[in-house]
Amino acid sequence: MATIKDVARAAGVSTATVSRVLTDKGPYTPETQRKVKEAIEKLNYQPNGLGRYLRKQETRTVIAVFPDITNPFFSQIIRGMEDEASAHGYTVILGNTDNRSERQNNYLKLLEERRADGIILTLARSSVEEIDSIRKIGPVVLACEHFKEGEFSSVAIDNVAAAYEAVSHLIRLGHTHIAHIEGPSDIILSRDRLLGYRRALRENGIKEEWVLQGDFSLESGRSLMGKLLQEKRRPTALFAANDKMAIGAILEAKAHGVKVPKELAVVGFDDIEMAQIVDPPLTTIAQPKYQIGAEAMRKLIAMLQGQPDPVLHTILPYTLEIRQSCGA
Amino acid sequence: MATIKDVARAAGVSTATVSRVLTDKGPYTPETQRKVKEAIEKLNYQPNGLGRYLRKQETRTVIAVFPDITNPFFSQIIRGMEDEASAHGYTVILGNTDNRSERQNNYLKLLEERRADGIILTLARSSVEEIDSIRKIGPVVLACEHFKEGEFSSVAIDNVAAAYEAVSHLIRLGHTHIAHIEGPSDIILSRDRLLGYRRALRENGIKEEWVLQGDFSLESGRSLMGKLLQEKRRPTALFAANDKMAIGAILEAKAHGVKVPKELAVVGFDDIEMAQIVDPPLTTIAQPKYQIGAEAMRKLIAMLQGQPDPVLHTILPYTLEIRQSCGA
DNA sequence: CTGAAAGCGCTTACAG
DNA sequence: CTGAAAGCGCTTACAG
Repeated sequence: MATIKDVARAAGVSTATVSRVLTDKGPYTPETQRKVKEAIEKLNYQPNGLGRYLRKQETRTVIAVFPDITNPFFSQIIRGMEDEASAHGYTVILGNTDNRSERQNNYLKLLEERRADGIILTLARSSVEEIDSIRKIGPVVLACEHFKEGEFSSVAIDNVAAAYEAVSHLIRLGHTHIAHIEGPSDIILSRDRLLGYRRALRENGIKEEWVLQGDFSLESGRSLMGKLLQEKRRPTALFAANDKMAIGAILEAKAHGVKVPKELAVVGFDDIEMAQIVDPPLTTIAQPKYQIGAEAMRKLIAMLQGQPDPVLHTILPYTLEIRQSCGA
Repeated sequence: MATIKDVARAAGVSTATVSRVLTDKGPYTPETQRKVKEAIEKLNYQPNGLGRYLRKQETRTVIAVFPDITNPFFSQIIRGMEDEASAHGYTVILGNTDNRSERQNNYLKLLEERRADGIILTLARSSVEEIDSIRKIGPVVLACEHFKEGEFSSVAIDNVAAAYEAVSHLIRLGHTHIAHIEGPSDIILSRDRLLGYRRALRENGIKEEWVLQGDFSLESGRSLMGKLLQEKRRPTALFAANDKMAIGAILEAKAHGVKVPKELAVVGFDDIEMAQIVDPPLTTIAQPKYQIGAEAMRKLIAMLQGQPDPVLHTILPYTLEIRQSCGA
């Protein structure tokens, strides 16, 4: 690999001059520019980022970490992040933790090592103490959930209110036996959605009878529905903390001859593509995914540029998408 | 942020000694180690990766680039890559190109800047010249498709043979009017799957009547099926270059009252999760996804360590998953 | 407009 | 076992 020294030698100038041409600032004559560009061309030179960023003390790169990056729910979120980042000259690198905290730590380490300027976490799988220690590592923004117990910048819908609305929809349709399949309880938004479910039941004088814990996978929705079907008393409605588990539940119910929505009404959360494909199409909470991603990135970049957003928790609107999984 | 100098000062030693303790090699007394570790602890010191890797001339980081990272098809591939990488002490950062070549170039630039040691491309969207010039940038492995026109290391199934088998399955079931929805033709595996389709038709004396081009999205499968349904002559079977398009086609056909598989048999490619959820469940080609990812990473790391795999194109086995979308 | 020099934060031969 | 020094590849005040 050619270095800046090689280019300087080939162009007959100093490395300082090459650098000026390279960074396109500092004065130089057209003739100097020509010579340097020629040398760069000839040597097929590409500046070494490690040297450059070590000197500049910034990388113009940010990391976005996901628990399961291939969940199509994140598709538009990533798009929003990338569009916003590239508009400001930042590159996004993506991290996938597979729901494993050591993997999350791997990416946090990249930030600690200063190989990126900031980080966005979607669904921090962390205790209050852990999440607070993350803040000390560097600039962080939380996406898809709010962490209210600290000075933690975040962008998300109001998960409590959205869950409340989803369950209220079932109650309005006449249901009084409503089960909930929650997400892993070390994830903030799981707890928030459970909270919204409970609030809706309580305000309507409905007893909480079934709360089962899944892991957001289709398979867990399937097997937990299997369990519910074996009970003597069965729910007439189900609110699942995400679409995949809702869809798993529908498939399992149908496999057991239970009619959806006639014998079991189902509401999901996220509005992934599959929600429209399952039969019957799933009623669910839709989030402004693209905007969540873009907004989280905007907030992070604002922090990096020393002008942090005065709004700590950015709350975006959600909508209830009514399809056929709850009946008319 | 504390630097190695701060630690050296606090511990009353030289930076060289701190570095020795840090990298856990070079000799030092237990007492020295203790002092240094204490200082590191006290200052909450974390070595700067830019400095370290600039000096060491390697980053132990590799980039894996995907055209659409949230396509669930890539889920297991990523897992395979990450497991293999972390077994060798490498960190994987993921890139998403959204099918845009400038985005692909962004990630290639990270390699050029030496901020990563190597790169894996899945579905290179490149002409022969472009893809060859990529090789000059640094160590590259191609995953999910083979590029036969150059010295390009790759890991994939035999896409031609797999497509041939998928179409042969339809022919064995008695179909002679078989349409194909192909992928974007600048993607190698699209061309390979088209090739397999054509070979199967030719060897069975069947005329090629409908080849439409999609973009791998559900939506494109839907709209192209819509077009097919408006033709005077209609196919009795369809081979789509991926599952998403196959599923889109099924949904559209059903929406027009066409019975699947009775009036239209459909075969897809990839065996994504959705393939089992659509009604009827989709017959499709399954690839050893995890193994593709792990094998591609193994090959890349072997290159980085100066012991390149003597096998240029690693060909892995596929299977035809027979479900209900083609009838009995 | 240009170059020599310093320095970003590390690691590692070289001496002692 | 330890430190002083060189150097990885850049950029940028400082002089001229």
